[in-house]
Amino acid sequence: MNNHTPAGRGGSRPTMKDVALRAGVALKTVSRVVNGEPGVTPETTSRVLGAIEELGFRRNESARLLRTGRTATIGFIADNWGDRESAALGRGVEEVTREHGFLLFAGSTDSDPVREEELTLRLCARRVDGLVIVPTPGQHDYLISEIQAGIAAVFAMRPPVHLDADAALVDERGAARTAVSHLIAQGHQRIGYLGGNHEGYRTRQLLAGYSEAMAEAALPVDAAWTALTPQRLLNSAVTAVLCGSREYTALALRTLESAGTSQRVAVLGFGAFEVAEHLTPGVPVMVYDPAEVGREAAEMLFGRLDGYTGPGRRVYVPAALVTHDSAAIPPAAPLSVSDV
Amino acid sequence: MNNHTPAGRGGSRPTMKDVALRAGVALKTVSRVVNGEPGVTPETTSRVLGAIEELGFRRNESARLLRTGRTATIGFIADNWGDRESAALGRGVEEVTREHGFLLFAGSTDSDPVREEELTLRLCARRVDGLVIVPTPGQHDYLISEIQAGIAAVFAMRPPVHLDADAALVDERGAARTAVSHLIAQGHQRIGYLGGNHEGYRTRQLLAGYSEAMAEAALPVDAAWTALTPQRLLNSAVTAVLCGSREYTALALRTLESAGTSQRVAVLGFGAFEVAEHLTPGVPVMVYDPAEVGREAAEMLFGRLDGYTGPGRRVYVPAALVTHDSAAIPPAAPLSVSDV
DNA sequence: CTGAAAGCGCTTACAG
DNA sequence: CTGAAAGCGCTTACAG
Repeated sequence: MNNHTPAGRGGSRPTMKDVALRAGVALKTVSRVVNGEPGVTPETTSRVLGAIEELGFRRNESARLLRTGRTATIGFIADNWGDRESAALGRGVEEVTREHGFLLFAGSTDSDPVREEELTLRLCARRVDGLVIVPTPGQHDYLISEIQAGIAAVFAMRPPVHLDADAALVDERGAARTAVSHLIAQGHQRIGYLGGNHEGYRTRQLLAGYSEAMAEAALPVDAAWTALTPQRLLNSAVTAVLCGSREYTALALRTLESAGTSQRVAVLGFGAFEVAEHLTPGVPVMVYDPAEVGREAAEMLFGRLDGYTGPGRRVYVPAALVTHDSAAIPPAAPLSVSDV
Repeated sequence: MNNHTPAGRGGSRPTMKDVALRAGVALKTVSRVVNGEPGVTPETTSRVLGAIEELGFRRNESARLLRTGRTATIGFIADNWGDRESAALGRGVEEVTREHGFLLFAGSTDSDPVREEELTLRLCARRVDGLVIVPTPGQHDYLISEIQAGIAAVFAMRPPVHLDADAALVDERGAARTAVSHLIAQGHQRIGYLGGNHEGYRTRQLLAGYSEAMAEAALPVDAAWTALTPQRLLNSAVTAVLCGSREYTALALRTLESAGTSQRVAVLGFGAFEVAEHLTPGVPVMVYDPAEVGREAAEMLFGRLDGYTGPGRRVYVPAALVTHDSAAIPPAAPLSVSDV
């Protein structure tokens, strides 16, 4: 790996030195013209400009930045930028990055902590000015020395562990509260939760919101309701279930469908589930904008680069309930749940 | 934009000079140890290693690369990395990039030629070693001088215009031929095409494949069939229609649906359409793997960096027909090829 | 208004 | 085995 020859051919581009030689001026004068610094005769300026044109000179930013001490780059570390959420989040980061005239490095961890550390350290070795990280499960102690060395790091989607840093998150707790309250308003009293393991950040947040909504309505909660599996869902007493992700939403729908229409459990999903609106009846979902999470993360990052040095902050991006039963979106074609 | 202070605080990291001072050796000796060059006493080595440890030194890659002349970076320029296809493509590029120990810059053009040029030039100013570009419509003359200056450029999804460069493409023509032949085999004789404007690269390719398949079956083609609009589709004589994109597939389905079941036109889509398999009846689609396009593009790019200097090449990634009616795909599989 | 020198952090020749 | 010098392409002080 990485044993590529300097340059196929075509090779070296002209440098300021070449331009200076050609224009018959000193290097510094070329620098002045290129940077638009004042105090250069119009004649000299045009002579330099002419040489630049003839030689096809273009300033080497990397060299300039080395002298400057900054790199004007941000690193974005995603789970897997091939998936919808990472991509949208990255897009949000990119927008803010461009507004600030920075360039963006991007990489995926595939949720592997080893790859996260490796990628991060390589980015730090390039001296990126800041990092937006969608953290893998686990700790990030290797980051402490980097942050002390001056690199700004902001977390996205999941908060840092054992570390004081900014984080842009989704308001999962509020979302679950809204979702469960909605189910309660529809008359449900025995409501379940189907999702990932209870140690995960997202499930903890969702369950917190779930509990709040149930308590608010003075409804009792059976421990079994929040420890559902697709299998147990069928034999459960719940009349409605909150699903913790797109995948669990699909799983719940398939499971219920395969059990026949005798099983009537209302499903409410967390996270966009594009098929939801095409089903009959529509499946309500809590949706949020990952790009907004990316934007918020990047804004906090640039806040640090602009001098903010306070303690870690949290920004929560809200999720909204979308009920596809409304006539707002006409179904594209006849569908039955049996197709899920 | 871009008036951020050098470093919040924490500030400067130790350099090789600092390490040399601390270890009581010359700069060059530190360099030898860091690079694992032979000919350093074990004692000296451990003294240097100790200093590195104590100071928390980490080599500045950007500085090293400046001296080296290369940057070990690739730039990826997408339509909009927030969309599914760009994201998957970028993921493919990333995989190959990492295998080669390079880092990846990423940016979106939003299909704006001005932004494409601006982004490209900024990346070139950073002296990236290569570029994978999903080109916006139009020309890319600004690239000629960059390529001559030694930067390798490979196009993805759409070929370059007025430029000799490698390109990784989808075999749209073959896909259309397969699709139309499939419809013909099902008994259709009056087959239409619904897609973008006929000047676009994709539509030209699809129509070429369409024509080949029709000619192969000795079927006549009415010019009106390939100039369909959703509106005209309803009053057309066609019994089947090939749609040029996810969007057109959705449009066709909605249009036919709103017209009621009296209209019976078979729809076959080009491009993954996640809802397709949930419909009754299932909608067959031609799918391809955008990540594979990205991988192929990156492989060609590294081929150039490794010394290949021949003329521009073309690699075509195949598309496969997926008929959701067949039992080939178990219904348990929630979403299709490009992970929806 | 213009330029010669030193330096960013590292590596590449050359000496000892 | 180790080091002093020059240089990558540019900028930052300082002189004239």
